[in-house]
Amino acid sequence: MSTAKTKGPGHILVVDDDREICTLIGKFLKKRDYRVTLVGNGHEMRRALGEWSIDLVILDLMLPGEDGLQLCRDLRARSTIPIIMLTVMSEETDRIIGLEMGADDYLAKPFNPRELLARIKAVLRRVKTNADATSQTRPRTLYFSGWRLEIGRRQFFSPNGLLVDLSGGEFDLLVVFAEHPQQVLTREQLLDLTHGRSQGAFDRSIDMQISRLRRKIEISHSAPELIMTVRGGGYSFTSNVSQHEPSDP
Amino acid sequence: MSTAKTKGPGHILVVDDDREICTLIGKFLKKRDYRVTLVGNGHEMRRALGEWSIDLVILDLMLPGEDGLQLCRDLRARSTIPIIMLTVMSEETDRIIGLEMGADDYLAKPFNPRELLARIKAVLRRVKTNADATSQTRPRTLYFSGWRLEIGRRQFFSPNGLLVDLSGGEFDLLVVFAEHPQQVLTREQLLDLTHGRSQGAFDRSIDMQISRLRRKIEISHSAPELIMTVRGGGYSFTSNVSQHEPSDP
DNA sequence: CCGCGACGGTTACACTATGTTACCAAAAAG
DNA sequence: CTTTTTGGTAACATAGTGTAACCGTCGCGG
Repeated sequence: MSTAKTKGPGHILVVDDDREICTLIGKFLKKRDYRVTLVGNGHEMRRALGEWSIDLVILDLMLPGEDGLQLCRDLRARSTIPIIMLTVMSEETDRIIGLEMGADDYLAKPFNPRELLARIKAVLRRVKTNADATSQTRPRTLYFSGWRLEIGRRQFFSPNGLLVDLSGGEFDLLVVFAEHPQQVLTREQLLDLTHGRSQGAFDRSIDMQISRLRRKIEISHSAPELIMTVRGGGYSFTSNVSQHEPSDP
Repeated sequence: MSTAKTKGPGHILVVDDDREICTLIGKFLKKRDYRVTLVGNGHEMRRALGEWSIDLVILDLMLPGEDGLQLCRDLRARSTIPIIMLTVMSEETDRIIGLEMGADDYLAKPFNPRELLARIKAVLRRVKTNADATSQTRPRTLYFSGWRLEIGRRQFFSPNGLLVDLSGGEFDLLVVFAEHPQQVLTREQLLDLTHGRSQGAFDRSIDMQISRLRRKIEISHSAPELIMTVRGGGYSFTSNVSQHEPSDP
């Protein structure tokens, strides 16, 4: 998997086993200031979706040993992320388009990059237009080590039930950690998942946020228990995160 | 202009000066239970749009004496109605520009009717998916954190049942928040949803409205609980909004 | 065991976004 | 037409966040 470090109008995940097409799309979109992540199969796709903040998926229908249609349905079943399918130009195309697999748009290979861009923009435009009314918000609350994190109302409570005063950025960071427990997150991932932005070489802003966050949630100042540093790797949230309130001990 | 009065999956407006193509499309779609209206130029198109409830427009880019691209752009500027363009096979540029102008798909002439049908279905399906979420009728009374917001009557009651005196703009803003709970709304969105206008770069009027609204509905003046600011993002209404009066505590 | 280099934690500071007060113009009320 | 209310702009106060710099610590090789 390769990830380009570009800020811009969105982060696009390209799922295609064809190196050449990947490179082509990647270069083209990067030039247009999109952030691009390239993967070659369904497994990598799922991983990338967990690791990055993806705005749109471009999915090849023909992946070796996999069913693109099924991938698309799975994806749609679990999220509302926009999908553009790449299909082979043939008579089959029409039938595929007719299938209700839930993609937002389709494009036959070989294609003109400008057309891809136009369709990307169109899909993102439609999504944006509908973003207002669409959002069905479930009250998501996460629990860990006695703490309670209410994501929807952006509030965080300590084990003794007191509201903890976190700044917006600190809260976002904590949410990302709680949603990715027990795995190492690089600074770049953290930056992407919190701000949707990519980092320059010497960006230490995440370190600062970590430091400030720790000051407010770590009991022991010298031995962090919730957010552990992984030297050379990033940070890892060590606690067990549950979606339900633990039974009182 | 000729209109076929058939009930069915949708009402399609075909804009093409070529009699033969019109007839072809018309017959084909009518056979599939679509309602079809055929017109030959931009003027008739606008009239038809005013007279009927059109679900989708099929627009020929090559109309005598008119610019199909311009028509497409005008259409898109005024509504979100789905558009499928008909283009000449050789003019790839036109197709792309069309997509950039806001068309939802295109089809090169000459085309296979089945292909047209597939694309019509695909486009309508996309729109329908979106529309479902959009078109729920909004309840006129909302409850949150003990407060009661009667949208129709434009009255707002505090937890102790007293009428709160809000100005018109403050009320509008509160309604927007209550209808989009637990999600971050940018200043631009707020301005658009309240006044239907877009903002200049340094517009702080929303900040003022927020400040004034907070003064009237926030208990703690220093730590807002209902309207939380998201630095760099906008504001978020944190409360759980219910359509029904909560059971008495 | 010591020293070096890289990495990460922290402090200080600059900058930017936001909150708020004061003031004024436009709109509504009378 | 006068009074009142509302909403917007300007200006200042304040909190949040990124950058730079300094230092401590960890790993590693000598």
